[in-house]
Amino acid sequence: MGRGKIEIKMIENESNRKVTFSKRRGGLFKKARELSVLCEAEVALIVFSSTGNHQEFASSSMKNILERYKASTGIGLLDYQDQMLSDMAQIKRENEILHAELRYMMGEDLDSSDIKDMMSLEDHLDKVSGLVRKRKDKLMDNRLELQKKKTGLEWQIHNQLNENIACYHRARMEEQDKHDLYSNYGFYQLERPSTPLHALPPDPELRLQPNQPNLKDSGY
Amino acid sequence: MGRGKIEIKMIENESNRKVTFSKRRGGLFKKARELSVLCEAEVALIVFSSTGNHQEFASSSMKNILERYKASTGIGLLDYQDQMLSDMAQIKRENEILHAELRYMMGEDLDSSDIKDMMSLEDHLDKVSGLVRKRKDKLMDNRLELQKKKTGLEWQIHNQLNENIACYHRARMEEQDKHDLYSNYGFYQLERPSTPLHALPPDPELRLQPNQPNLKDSGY
DNA sequence: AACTATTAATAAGT
DNA sequence: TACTTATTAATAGTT
Repeated sequence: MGRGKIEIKMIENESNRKVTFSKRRGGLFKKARELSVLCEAEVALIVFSSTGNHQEFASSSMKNILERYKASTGIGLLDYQDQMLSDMAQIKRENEILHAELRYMMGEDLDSSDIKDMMSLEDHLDKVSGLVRKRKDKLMDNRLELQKKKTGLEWQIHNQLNENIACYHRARMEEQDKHDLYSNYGFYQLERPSTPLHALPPDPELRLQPNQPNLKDSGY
Repeated sequence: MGRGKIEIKMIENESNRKVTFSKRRGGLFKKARELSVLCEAEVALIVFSSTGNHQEFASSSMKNILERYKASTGIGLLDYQDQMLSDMAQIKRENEILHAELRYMMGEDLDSSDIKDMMSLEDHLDKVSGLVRKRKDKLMDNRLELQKKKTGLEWQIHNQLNENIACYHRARMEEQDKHDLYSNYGFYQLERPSTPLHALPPDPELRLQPNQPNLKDSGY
C-alpha cells in the first residue's frame, strides 16, 4: 500500500525509517482502538521507538489489562508462581498442624481425645514439669548462691569494720591508760574490763555481765 | 476497506463480530510485527477476546518489554508476586513463632528462660494437667460404668444358671425320695441332709459337716 | 474459509 | 513535518 510494495525488513534510511515509524505507529494504534471498539476486546499495546520513547494504548486501563494478563499467563513466572503457591499451601498446612498441636498442649482440645491420648499427654506434661522444676531449681540455686556471696561479702565488710573499731578503741585505751597513770586513777582503771565496751559486734552475753562493779560496791 | 465502510462501534451481530475480530486481530498482529521489524521498535501487544482468550505479540520478550514499561511508568506485573512474597514471609514468621511456642511448651527451650517464665509455665502445666486429669477421670468413669453394666449382666446369667441347676436337683431329689420310699430305706433317708449335696453353688461350710454319721457310729 | 469489491493505509514524492 | 497521490493492503459483506 503505497507507491510500490516494500520488503518487511529494517529500513536502512534513517529518516525514512522515522517517517514510516510515525505513520505505521499511528495506523497500529488506530487499528488497535478499532478492534477494541468493534469487537469489545481488551487490547493493550506498548511501543518503544528506537530512541527510547514509548507510547501505549489500552482499551481500558493498562494496569487492569496487565493484571489480567499476568493472572492468565504469568509471563514465564507461571511456574514460579505455581511453586510459590504450593509452597504457601504447604506452609499453611504446617501452620494448621502446629496450631492444633499447640491447642492440644494447651489442653484446649481434649473433648475428642481418648484415654490413651490422655495418658500420653499426662506423661508428657509430667516430663515437661520435671524439666521445668529442674530448671527452676537450678535458677533458684544460682540466686541463692549469689545471695550467699553477697551476704558473705557484707559479713567480711562488717567484720573488717569491727576489727577497725576494736583497733581504734585499743589505741584509745592505751592512750587513756597512759593518761590515767599520770592522773593517779590507778585502782579504778585496773577493775575495768580489758575489752572496750563499745566494740562491735556487741555480744549480748558479754553485755549481761555487770560491767560497773564499782557502783555496786560503792553501796548505792 | 471492504464493501462499504463501517462505523467504528460495537458490532451487534455476534457472528459478524467474531469474524471481524479474527480478521482484524490478524491484521493488527501483522502490522505490529511489521512495525517492529521495519523500524526496530519494541512492540508489545496483548489482546483479550470477549470470550476471555488472549493472544499476545512481543517483538522481543514480553517480560523484557513489560519490565521496561514498568521502569518507565511504574506500572508492572510484579505487584502480584510481591504481594505473594510478603504473604509468604508473614506466614513463615507465624510459623516460627508457633514453633517457638511449641518448643517452649515441650520444655525444649528452657535454658534461656528465667524464673518468672518457669513459674508461669509451671502454673500453666498444672492447669493443663488438671484439665487432662478431669478428662481422663471422665473417660475412666465412662469405662467403669460400661464394665459394671457388663458385669451385672454376667451376674444375672450366672444366677439364672444356678437357679436352673437348683431347680433340676430339686426335681431329681423328689423323684429319688419317691424311689427310696418304695425301697424301705426309711431311717437312713431321714438322716440325710435335706439339701442335695451336689447342688450348686457348693457351699464349703456345708461340706465340712459330717454327712456320713453312720460310718462313724459303726465303730470303724 | 474463500472471494472480491471496496475502503483504508501508506510509500514515495512534494 | 505535513500534504498529496499512486499504489498496495486490509477487510466487510457475500458465497
